[in-house]
Amino acid sequence: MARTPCTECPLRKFELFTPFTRSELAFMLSFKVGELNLDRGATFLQEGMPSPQLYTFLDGFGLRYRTLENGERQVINFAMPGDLVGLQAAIMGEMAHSVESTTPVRLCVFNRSDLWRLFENHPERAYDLTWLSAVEEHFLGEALATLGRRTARQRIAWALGRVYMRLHAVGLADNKTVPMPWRQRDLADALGLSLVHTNKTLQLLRQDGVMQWAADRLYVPDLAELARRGALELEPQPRRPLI
Amino acid sequence: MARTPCTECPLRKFELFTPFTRSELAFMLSFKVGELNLDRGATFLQEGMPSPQLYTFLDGFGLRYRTLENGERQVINFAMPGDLVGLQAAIMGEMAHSVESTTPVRLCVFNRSDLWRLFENHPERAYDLTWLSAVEEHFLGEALATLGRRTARQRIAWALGRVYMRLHAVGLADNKTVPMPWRQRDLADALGLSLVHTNKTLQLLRQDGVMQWAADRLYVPDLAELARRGALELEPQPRRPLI
DNA sequence: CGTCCGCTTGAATAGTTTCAATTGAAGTGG
DNA sequence: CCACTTCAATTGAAACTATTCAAGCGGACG
Repeated sequence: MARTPCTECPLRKFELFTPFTRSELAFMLSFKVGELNLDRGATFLQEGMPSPQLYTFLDGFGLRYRTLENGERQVINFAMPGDLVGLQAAIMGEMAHSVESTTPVRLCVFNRSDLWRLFENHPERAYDLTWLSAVEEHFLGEALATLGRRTARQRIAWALGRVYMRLHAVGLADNKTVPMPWRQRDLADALGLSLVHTNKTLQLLRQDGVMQWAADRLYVPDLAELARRGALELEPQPRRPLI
Repeated sequence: MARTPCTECPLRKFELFTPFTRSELAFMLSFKVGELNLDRGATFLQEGMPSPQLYTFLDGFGLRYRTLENGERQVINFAMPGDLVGLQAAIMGEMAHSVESTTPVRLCVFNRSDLWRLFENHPERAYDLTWLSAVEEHFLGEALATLGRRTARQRIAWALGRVYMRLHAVGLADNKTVPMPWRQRDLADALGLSLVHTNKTLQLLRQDGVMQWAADRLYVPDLAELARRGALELEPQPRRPLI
C-alpha cells in the first residue's frame, strides 16, 4: 500500500475539523492511498453497492441521499470538508445511501482493506471510528425529531443553522458568511418539504432578517437567533471523553 | 470486575439475534457485571446524561426517545430483546436520547469502563460494536426517508413491518403473531403523526385485512403485503462481511 | 363505585402539497 | 452576436392531508 504524505493539503487547515485532531489526521493520512478529483454531479458512492474505498472530503461539497422507490429523494446529510464517507459500506458491506458531489471536490482515498489493520493495531483509531459513527447517529436522531415534530419554519432554520455551525467549525465561515452550494431542492429533500413550500418559507426567514442565501453563500447575522428558531442548541459539539 | 456467566438466560434463545452470534454473545457475557430488573415505565438512560453502564435487553421491551423543548416526544426506535443501548453515552460521553421500559424488563449490564479493554484486546469485538453503530445508522436513514417522504399509511405499514421483522428475527414470532407492547401514542410519536390520525390510519389497515393489533399482540397474515404497503424490503438484514 | 388510561369518533382548521405558469441568469450553437 | 435551451428561483390558486379540539366509551384497578 502506498503511503502518500498529504503535503498538498496542509494540516493546519484541519485543525478544527470534527472529528480529527491534528495528530489523528496525520495518522489517518498515512493510510491514504490517493486523491480523487471529481466535477460536480459525480456519484462516487452508490446505494446498495459495496465500495472498496473510503473517502474524506478535502475540498468541495456533496450530498448524501437515499433514492425512494417512486424516484423521490431523501437527503440524509450535507457533506463538507472533513467529512468521512463510505464507512457504512466498509463495515456493513454495502452503502445504505448514495454520495454525490455538488461542487468540484477533492477526496482523500483510503482502502477498505486497511480498516482491519487499523482495528488490530491501532485501537485508539478504531475507537475514533466508532465515535464517528456515534456522532452520526446523534445527528440522525436530531434530524428525525426535526422532520417528525417541527414546522417548516423550524426545519429550515434548523438545517441552515446546522450547516452554518458545521462550516464555522471547519473554519469556512468568513464575516458571518459560509459557502452554501446546494439548491433549494436539496434543502427540501433533506427536510421532507415540497420545493414550493421551502421557497416560500425561506422568504419568510429572509424577510425577518434572520439570514440571506444567494449565489451559493449563506449570511447569518445572528446565529443565536437562527438557532432559537430552529430549536438548535448552540453548545459546542460534544468532545470525545477520555476513556 | 465480576464475570458472571449468564446461566439463567440460555444462549440458545439468542441464536438468531442481530447482531450477536452465539460465540460472540458468550464473549460479551464475560463482560457482564450484573442483571437489572425493572418494572414498566422506568427510564434507565436519560438524554444529556452520561452513563457508566451499557445494557442489553434480555427480556422485555422498551422505547428510545428524544424530548423536545415543547415537551413533545420523538420516538427514535422500539427496543426489544437483544438490543444494546447506551453505547452512545459510552462512546460520546452522554446520551442523545432517553431509554425507558414499556414492559417489565430484564437487562444485562456492562461497565462502560470495560469498553476500552475491549478495543485494546479484542479487535473483532470492537469491530462488532462499530458494525452495530453502522446498522443503527442504516436504520435511522430509512426512518428519515419514511418521515420525510411517505404518507401516514406507508409510515404505519413500514413501522409495523419493521417491528414484525425484527421480532421474527429474534424468534418471538408465533403463528404470524408478535408481541406489540406499545401504545398508539408511541407509534404516533415514532412516525411524526398525531394520535388521532394514527388511530384512523390503523383502522384502514385493519379493514384491509393487512394486520390486526390488539391486546399487545400484532397479527400479520401476509408480511409481503404489509411490506409492500410500507415500501419495506424483505431482504434479510445485511450480514457482516468478512474483512 | 369512581378514576385513570387507552382507544375511538366527528367536525373544524391549518399547514403543506400539487398544479401551472413566469422570470432571470447562464450556457450553447449557428 | 443573437436565438434557443436549461436550470433555479419565484408566484398564485386549488386541493388535500393531517392536526387540533372536543367528547365519549370501555376496561382495569384501587
